[in-house]
Order: sequence, then C-alpha cells, then structure tokens
Amino acid sequence: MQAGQPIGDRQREILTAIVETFIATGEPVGSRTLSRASREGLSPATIRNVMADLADAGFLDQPHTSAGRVPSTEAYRYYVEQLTGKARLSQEDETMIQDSLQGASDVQEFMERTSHVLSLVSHNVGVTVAMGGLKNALEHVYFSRLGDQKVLAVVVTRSGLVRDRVLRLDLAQADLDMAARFINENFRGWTMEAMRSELERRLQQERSEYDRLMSSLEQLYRQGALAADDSAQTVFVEGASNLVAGEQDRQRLQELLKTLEEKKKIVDLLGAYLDVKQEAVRVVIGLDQALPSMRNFVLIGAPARVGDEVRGSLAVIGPTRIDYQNTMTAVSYIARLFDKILNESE
Amino acid sequence: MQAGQPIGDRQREILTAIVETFIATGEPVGSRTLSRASREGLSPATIRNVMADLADAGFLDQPHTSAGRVPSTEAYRYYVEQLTGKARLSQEDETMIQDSLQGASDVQEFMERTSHVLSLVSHNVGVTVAMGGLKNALEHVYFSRLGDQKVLAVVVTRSGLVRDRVLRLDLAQADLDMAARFINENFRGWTMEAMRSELERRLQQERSEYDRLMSSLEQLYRQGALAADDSAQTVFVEGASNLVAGEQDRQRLQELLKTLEEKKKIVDLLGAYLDVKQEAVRVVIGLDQALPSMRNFVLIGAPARVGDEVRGSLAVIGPTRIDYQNTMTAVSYIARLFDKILNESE
DNA sequence: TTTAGCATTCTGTAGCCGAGAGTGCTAACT
DNA sequence: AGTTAGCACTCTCGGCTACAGAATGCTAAA
Repeated sequence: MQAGQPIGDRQREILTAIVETFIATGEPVGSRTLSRASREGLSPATIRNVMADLADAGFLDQPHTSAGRVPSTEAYRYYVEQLTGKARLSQEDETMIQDSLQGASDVQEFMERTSHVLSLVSHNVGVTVAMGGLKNALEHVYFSRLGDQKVLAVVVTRSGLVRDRVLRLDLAQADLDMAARFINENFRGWTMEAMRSELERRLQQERSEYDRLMSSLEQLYRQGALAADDSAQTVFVEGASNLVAGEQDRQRLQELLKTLEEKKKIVDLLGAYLDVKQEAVRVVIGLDQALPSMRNFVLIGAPARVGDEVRGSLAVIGPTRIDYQNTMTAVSYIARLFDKILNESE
Repeated sequence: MQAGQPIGDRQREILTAIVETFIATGEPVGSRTLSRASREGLSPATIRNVMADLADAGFLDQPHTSAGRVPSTEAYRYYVEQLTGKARLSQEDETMIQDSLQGASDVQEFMERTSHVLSLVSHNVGVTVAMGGLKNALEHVYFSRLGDQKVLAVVVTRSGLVRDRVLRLDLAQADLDMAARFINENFRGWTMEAMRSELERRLQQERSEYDRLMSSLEQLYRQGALAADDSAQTVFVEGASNLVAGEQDRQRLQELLKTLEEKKKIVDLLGAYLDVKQEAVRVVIGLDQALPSMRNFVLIGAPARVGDEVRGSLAVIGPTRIDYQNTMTAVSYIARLFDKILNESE
C-alpha cells in the first residue's frame, strides 16, 4: 500500500484496534495481542501484513525492531476523525460534573470549578480561561480615592463580571464621582468596546473646550480605569499532578509542569486553537508546534459561550494516549452546561 | 554522650558542617568528606567518634550501615536555631524581587506575584494566602440586579480590596439601592467585622417594626452579601514544578503535587503555623504532622501585615534540604516590602 | 584524646544470560 | 490472491554475579 492512500475497511478496523489498545495499555501492541482481541479470528500473520501496510502509510511507529507498534500522530488524527461522537457520559461523571458546577454563580467561579472537574473526569489537566470581556455590557463604574496618588476603579459588567484596579492618580473624590456619574449615565448597557471607543472619540473632539470633567475622564481613561477587557484573562489550570503517573521522563515532566505554570502560554495556546467560531469540541493533536515541551500532547477543548458570545474556553490537556471519546463528551457536556447555567442568570 | 544532652563546640561545628554539606550535595555525608572540608584538619577517625555521639543524641540518621550520615529532623531544627540570621540577600535576588513586586497595586496582585517570585528565589514552592479581611474598613457597597433571581453584590474596602459575589435573590433595583445607601451612609469606615455585628444587632432589634428596607437588608445579609471576610481566601501556589528535580520517589511526588493542588489544605497549613502574632520569619520543620504527604518538608513563612493588621501569609514550602538562610532572608525581606508598599497606598 | 589500620558491610554499576515478545520473510494452503 | 504456519532473527527486560568504592566500628598505638 502506498503512503497517503485512503485506507480500507480491514485496515481501518485494525488501526482503530491498535489505537484503542495502546490507549488502554500504554504499551506497544503486537500482532498476537490483536489477533486474540479481534473477534474475526484473524491470525497474527495476517495482521502483521496489514500492520506493515499501515506502517508504510505512516500510521504506525516502531520503537525498535522487535517491539509492537505504536500509533503515530496521524493515526490519532484519523482515529479521532472517525469517532462517532455518539458516546454518553457515564452516570458517575455526569453527576460529578453536575454537583461540582451546581451553584456556581459567576463566570470566574464557574471556570475555576470547571477546570477542577475536568481534571477529575479526564484524569488529566483541566484548563479554563475566562476572557476579559470586551463584548460585555457595562453595568456600572465606581471610582474611589484611596489616599495619596491612589484611585480605585471598579467596573461591573451586566454579566456580573467585576474588575478592579488601583491607579496612580491624584483626583479629588468629587471629581471621581462626577466622572463616574457621567459614564454611568451615558454608557450603561454599552459594550465595553463601544464605550471605550466612543469615549475616546469624545475626548478627542472636545479637546478644545476642556473642562474639569473631561480632564478627569481623560486621566482615568489613560490610566486604564476602564480597561475591563484588558489582557487580564483569568486562567485556571488544575490536575497537573495527574501527569506524574503518565510521563516517564523526569526532565520532560518538569518542563511540562513548568509550561503549565506559565499562564500566558496557556492562554495563547487556547487562544490559538479555540478562538475560532466552531461550535463543537475541537481536538488538536500535536501541541509541540506551539509549545515544544508539549510533544505528544493533545488539547481537547471548546469555546465557552453564553448565547452567541464567547466568554472563555475550556479544555483538557493530556498525552496523546488519552480517552478521547470520554473526554470529548465531557468537554462538550460542560460547554453546553455553561451556556445553560449562565444564560438563565442574565 | 547521652541523648538529649546539650552539645559542645566541636559537635556543634561538625553537625553544622554535616547539615550544610548535606543540603549542598543531597548525599549522605561521610567522615572523610568532612575531614577534608574542615579547616581544622581533624582526621576522619576523630570525626567518626563525634558523629557516633551525635547519632546517639538523635541528630543523625543512617540510611544503612555503610553509608554516610544524614541530618535528622532534630538536626535541622538545631541548625536553624543557631543560624545567625544576619545574612544578606544576593544582589540578583533583591533586584528580582523588587522588579517583580514593583507596581503591584492591590493585595491580590501582590500576593500572586509574591508567590511567583518566592518560587524563583527559593527554587521551591512559593505560597501566599490573602485573607478575607474582617478587619478591613468598609469603603462602599454596591448592589445590582442582574436578572431573575440574581443580585450582584460588590464590597469595596478602604484598602482597595474588592469582593464580589452573585446572590440568588429577587429584589428590585430600587430596594437594592436603598439598602446600599443605608449601609454606605451608616457604616463607611467601619471594619467589616464591626459592621456585620452591628447590622445583625439592628436586624434583631427592629424585628418588630419591619419595613421594606430592613427586609431587604435582612435578605442581603442572610445571603452573605457582606461576607467579604468569608472563607474565600485566595491562595496562590507557584513553582510546584521545582519539586520534580528534588523528589526521587514518583509516588510521593504525585501525592505532593496533589496536596499542593488542594487549596484548602494549604490555607489550613499556613493558618495553623503562621496565624500567630509573631513578627519574624517562622521555620516549621516536619510538616508531616499536619499533612502526611509532606514528610520531610518544611515551611518557611511569615505573616503579611500592613501596619498591625494581618492581611495574609507568605511562605516557601520545600524539602528539609533547602537553603534555609537564603530563603528566610527572602521571606522576611518580602514581608517587610509588603508592609512598605501597601502601607503607602492607603 | 587523637589517630592509624583493618576487617566488615552495604550500594551501585557493569556484564552476562536466558526468557519472552515481536517482527519479517518464505513457503505452503485454501 | 489472500491467508496462514513456521522459523530465524532482533531487541528488551529481569535476575544474577562480581567487583569497585565508600563508610563504618573497633582495636591498638601514638
């Protein structure tokens, strides 16, 4: 069989079997084992022939001459593609998820719990990112003078997201109140994005007739008082300890954990692969392109949306040898739950 | 020499040497090595005698007959006790800390960065806990109706701490405003603690003449709208990957990481050992009493206070084989910095 | 009190062997 | 033409032995 050729029924079947037993056992799988497992009673020799073909086509790797075969990256891709996706979550997992997520009231908390429960059901690393929320509707801002040179700015969005930051600024409380009143009266209900650009426009325009209010607003704006969108995305990474069992090489294990600690990289990773508009769960096989330390790791994730609006992402990160079916179902289940629970609260 | 006896000069010197070389190399230290290192030119045999005494006194353990000696828990305690504490932070570390912590504006952010920089300078796990802040002075509360059955409560303290939570409650915005105005007018500047108990008192007292305001307040209070103190302590644990290099046993490593993921346990741990009123850095050797998985681990921490008020704690968690001097200095340095930076902002 | 010497004990590493698992190929079989 | 049995070959892994190296404890001498 030529490389790159579409593959036939028997090959598909055997490839699937290989991937599945490898996922289950973690050890290279040999023709004997497959022969015993396959209910069609094929002999090892036959299977060996097929395996040779699959190896030629680039679906199987061989750790060394006399070891079994190991699925290649391509094999996983193929395997995931032909997965029916019809699977059901186990009763246990479903109730565990329900219980964990019950009563989470805001996005933050939901995300935190989600990353945790994801790590539990997948036995791998659960990751969630809550977006800043440029698209959020403004509910209310509040400025408070804290002392010399310090002003506390609090921005509340309609969805219940609260962002606070302390600015180095010297304004009287009266001025702050005036500025807050102005914003609250004029921009309540606007998206943060729209509000900011409109505000900027006005500041630009009325530069000539500068009054006290405009000056305060300008200062506040320049200092980022309204930057609720801002890269301050919150990241939750949980279950890193699960990797200890899987990864043999200590060096690699350490790099892996270190990478997971670098929140920024995780945000970028999810951003790169999940920001697209796809509805469904997405499986990315071969993370080493983005993060070298993530060789042989995959990402199974979905955007977390409320209605049409993307509020973040959730994902599981684990070795290629992961239970795809189950994890995908779990991720998709939680993504739907997210929409459902948070939709009713707005 | 009898066990439990105070130890003499030579013994002290040798014990210190053993602890230090063990910390440096990580391997059991033998008499030969010590003889070469000691500038007094003692022969291995002499040292062996002393070592035998120290072993009798319970300061040294022996992995097996013909291995060197390893310091016992007691030895570390003794070692730490007789540490002068006069050490200086290296220039690098100092600037690294300065740079990392520069510009942190609120307690949260400070804590997050602190845990990170602690893990960097100690090459171990940096942990910080930000307290809820019962003792914080109330600045402002704000309630906002989010939709059916949902109310957003935001509490801002004078120190710039912002706590928000979503309550399941059905009150009209007008009622919420009234309640907020009432609290802001009556309790601004009170400590959260005082405010809550006074409010409770009033609710109790005026139960007879129940009006709309009181009813709203009651509902809000019962739902925890003002529980800015609350067990919602924020925990930051960083640098867990550093443990991979140190710990040999995989099983143990996994348990360790798992424990570090359980935020609650970490809060309890710091709480148990650091909530005391001590000013200085505290070293706790033998964490297995509190957390079995933390056998052979120590905690080097200090309360994080602003003025007289404890706002949280910071600590390094690492194996007994840690650079005590340096870590202690770093912890104490950051604790002072914490006070300094956050004091000026209030 | 300190030291030298020596037998003893234990670890870690290197090397070897054999069992086991798996492949690839060829030749026979259906 | 596809399938299977047989067989030589390769490679890993666990167990075993041997050996060097490092420390100790003890005894006896300085």
